[in-house]
Amino acid sequence: MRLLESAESLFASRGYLGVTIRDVAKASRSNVAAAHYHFGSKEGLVMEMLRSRIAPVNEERLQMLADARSKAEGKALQPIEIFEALLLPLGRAATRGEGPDLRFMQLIGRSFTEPALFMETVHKKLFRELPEIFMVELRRAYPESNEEDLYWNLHFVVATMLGTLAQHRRLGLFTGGVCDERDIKGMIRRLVAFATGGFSAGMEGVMHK
Amino acid sequence: MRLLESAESLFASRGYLGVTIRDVAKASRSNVAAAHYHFGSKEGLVMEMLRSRIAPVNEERLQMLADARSKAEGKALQPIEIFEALLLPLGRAATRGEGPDLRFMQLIGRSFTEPALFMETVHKKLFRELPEIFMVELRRAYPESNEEDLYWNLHFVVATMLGTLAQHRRLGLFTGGVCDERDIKGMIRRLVAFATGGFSAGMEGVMHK
DNA sequence: CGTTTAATCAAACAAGCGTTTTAAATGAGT
DNA sequence: ACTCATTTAAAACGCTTGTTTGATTAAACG
Repeated sequence: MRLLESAESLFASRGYLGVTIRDVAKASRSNVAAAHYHFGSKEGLVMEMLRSRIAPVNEERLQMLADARSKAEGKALQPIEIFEALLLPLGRAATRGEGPDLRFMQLIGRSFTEPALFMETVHKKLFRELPEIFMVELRRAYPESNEEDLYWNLHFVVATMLGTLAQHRRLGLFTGGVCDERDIKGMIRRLVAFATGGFSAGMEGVMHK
Repeated sequence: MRLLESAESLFASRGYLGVTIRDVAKASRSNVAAAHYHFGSKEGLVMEMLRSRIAPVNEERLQMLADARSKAEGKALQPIEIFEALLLPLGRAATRGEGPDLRFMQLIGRSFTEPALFMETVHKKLFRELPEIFMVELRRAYPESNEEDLYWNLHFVVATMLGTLAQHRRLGLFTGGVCDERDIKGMIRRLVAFATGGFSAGMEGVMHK
């Protein structure tokens, strides 16, 4: 459906209120009535677009976690394995086509910073079970830690991931061209190292305080 | 000016396009013409509001960096000192009043994720010199590192900070009430530990690859 | 006090918004 | 060839938007 593709591209760069269904219709060489016919409303169009892009990534995250767990044969996972399950599927989704899909990363970041009320509904549907599943693995990896420390630092990991996606388009300007924003694989590799190191430092740093 | 306070509160929670100057006027018990009389346009109002809130934080960041540098007597700063200069002023600005100012943190996060075009202008004005000043200190702290690694990991630190601010309002829901979002001082302390650990792990992790 | 400048307010303006209506085109099954 | 459900297209409908206008009040000053 061409409407969904245009909606993705426009929403990623301009946000929900910054895009009109007339924009989407024009970009997909369609018309405003078609959007309402197929999706019922502007909200319906954006919800379906987000679901179709985000759900596969979350399924792959769960699959990676399941694979690692079955390979670990009952032992606790390494923190880096847990965070790779969170982050690598993002990189794969953004490098599936021929060129790097910077738009996709902007889309994920945007979906978390969008102030529109109905986005809360989208998140409850798409990310309902995910945090708790990751917490199960983190509890096993840090058996003597308390819940609060684990939650705070997982929160920081997620914030790092989302902030990186949201700020990605500024990377070139911010670094004066030193860092290449099209190198998504390199970015994800660095991000895994940063997140794992931050998490472990956060878990240790709090203890002797 | 009551208009600026109402604009801050509304912009923080709804974003630029989500707020009308009629909303701002009504919240400040004023009217739409007054906003145009004093600020020229909706953009002018939001720009002035952002400048008046962000500029003091950046001045304090530079002051903290200068203090640390003069105390170091020519030696390189510790990474944690550099990141404290970046993060502690945020916490102070959000705990100046009696209660924790969650709105202020939302505002900073929002200002970086807002898709409106004129926000680029705001950023160029308010954050022009800041990245390079922090890079100077990081180069001295990691003298044998290359520019690309330093930039990437500073980018992650900034992304962590902004992502944390932007996601802050979800903390309670995300953690099922385990983490207290009103504990800003605790959050900043944890954030410093996470960012410092992530940066150092990122700088090491890349080397033997 | 009188005059000038600054600030406030209600009303109006043109443009753009999401949505609905109505009608025409399309296409598979008989 | 005809039927009927699906899809596309254009136009219109309320409503809200940022901005401007013109008139009225408040403040400042010699």
